[in-house]
Amino acid sequence: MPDSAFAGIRGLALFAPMADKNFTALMRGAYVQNFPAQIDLIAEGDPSDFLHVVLSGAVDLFSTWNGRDTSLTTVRPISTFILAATIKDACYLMSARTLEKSRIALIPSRDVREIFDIDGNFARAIVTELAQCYRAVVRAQKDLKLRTSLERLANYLLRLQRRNGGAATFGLEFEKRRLASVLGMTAENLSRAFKGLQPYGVTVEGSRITIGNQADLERFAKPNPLIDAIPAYGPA
Amino acid sequence: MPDSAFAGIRGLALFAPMADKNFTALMRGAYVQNFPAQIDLIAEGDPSDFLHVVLSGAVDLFSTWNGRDTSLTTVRPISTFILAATIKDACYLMSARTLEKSRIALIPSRDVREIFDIDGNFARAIVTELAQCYRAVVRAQKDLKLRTSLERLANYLLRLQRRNGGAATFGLEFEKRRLASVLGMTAENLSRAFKGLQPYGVTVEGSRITIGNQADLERFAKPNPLIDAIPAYGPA
DNA sequence: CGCAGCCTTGACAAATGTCAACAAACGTGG
DNA sequence: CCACGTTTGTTGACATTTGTCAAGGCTGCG
Repeated sequence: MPDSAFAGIRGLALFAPMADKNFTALMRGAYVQNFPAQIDLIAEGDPSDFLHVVLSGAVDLFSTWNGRDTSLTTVRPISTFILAATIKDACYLMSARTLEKSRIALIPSRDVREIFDIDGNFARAIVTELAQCYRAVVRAQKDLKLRTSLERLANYLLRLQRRNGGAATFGLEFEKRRLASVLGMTAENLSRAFKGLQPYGVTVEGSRITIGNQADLERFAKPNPLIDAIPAYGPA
Repeated sequence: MPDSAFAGIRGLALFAPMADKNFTALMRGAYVQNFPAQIDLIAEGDPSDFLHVVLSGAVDLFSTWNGRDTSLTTVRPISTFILAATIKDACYLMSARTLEKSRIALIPSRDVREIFDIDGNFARAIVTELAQCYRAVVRAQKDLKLRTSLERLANYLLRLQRRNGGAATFGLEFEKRRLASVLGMTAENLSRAFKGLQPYGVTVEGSRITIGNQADLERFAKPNPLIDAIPAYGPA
């Protein structure tokens, strides 16, 4: 287990404040693994044996019911996922699969809970992380319930633009099919939604998006900080 | 400030594990207030000055955007709400209003954060609470994205039935208009959805629901523990 | 070149929202 | 206790949104 692999983890807000001794203990049972793209990491309903930390690549959190499935969020480096299940010693509510070739650290859930019980700093860091995750899901919920799919797409593009530094042209972060699922619509609908944004100055060439008229698009999208806040890291 | 008013609070999983001294300190700045029905308690976007604890009555958490509004959840005694905002010292993401005459304890957020920093037991209790809230929202999100409104209603009725002890007949917990909003549909649609469940043995008389054919309804609803778990207390 | 995967398009169907009218339930004041 | 007005729920007709299915285009790669 190369220590260097854990350096990135130690730097995370989640692990930075904890005592050295406890971090070392946590890492003793942990290991880092490389996965190719499109690999199932966990299945919803399974017991949460490991806290996962995405070191590089990207992971899709999704869920299935009655033959349908939906992407709930994407986890990007460096952040953790299924923290809540780990803490509660409960089963996963979401499945996870790699979107790209990914490097992932696996920390035994039992160890996390153990250290959590004895290290107050770690416990406090977990609170902060969980509160952030909670607020991210609440925002997503508001997005879903208060907006039409066209409005969701428009606001998504504005958020993505901001994350990319604000330039008028930028690229989508993943396949349109998955984007559609994240936004809560079908792929066909997303195609039409893109065309539906043309009147507001949005042009699409493959995965390249250009916002030709910022003011027009914003007037339509009506972005709101209470829904569209930029997450510090990807929500987990 | 009657100590008796705080007895119920002390018994909450959130406050039970903390040191007496710290609990006393927390309650020093707290106060309990009675509110009539339909009173706005907080507005989304406001800074989170107080952690709220519903002692009796019921509180609706809702949100508004662009002239639309939606109920996200209902908080019932005894539980807290806006814990995440309090911890992160961030603004509220949801508004809150009383549904009925309610008794609510208000604990200064600054005190909560202060005690949180020095009492590891309290910090751990908060983690557990937040993890539960997080999982509740994730479940709600899956419900929304994976099910049609008819399926959501069917599963909601099954959950409500279970919470009421499993009898075939039981009452709705609030107005149909609000139920519709919680389920993510319009009031008119809810009316039709109730009729749409008649073929599966559901009858409605005012707010009285009867599930005439349990097996039939469950075959249609396909309830799933990863979406429809019964919250220990109401989600907050 | 030709297959495979992703995206788009069109025609259509189903789900959901909107508006208007009405009915039923409730609370209040006479 | 009744009459009234307000609120809540229901219904019908219709518009909009969204999903489904099938076909075809584009692209990348063997």
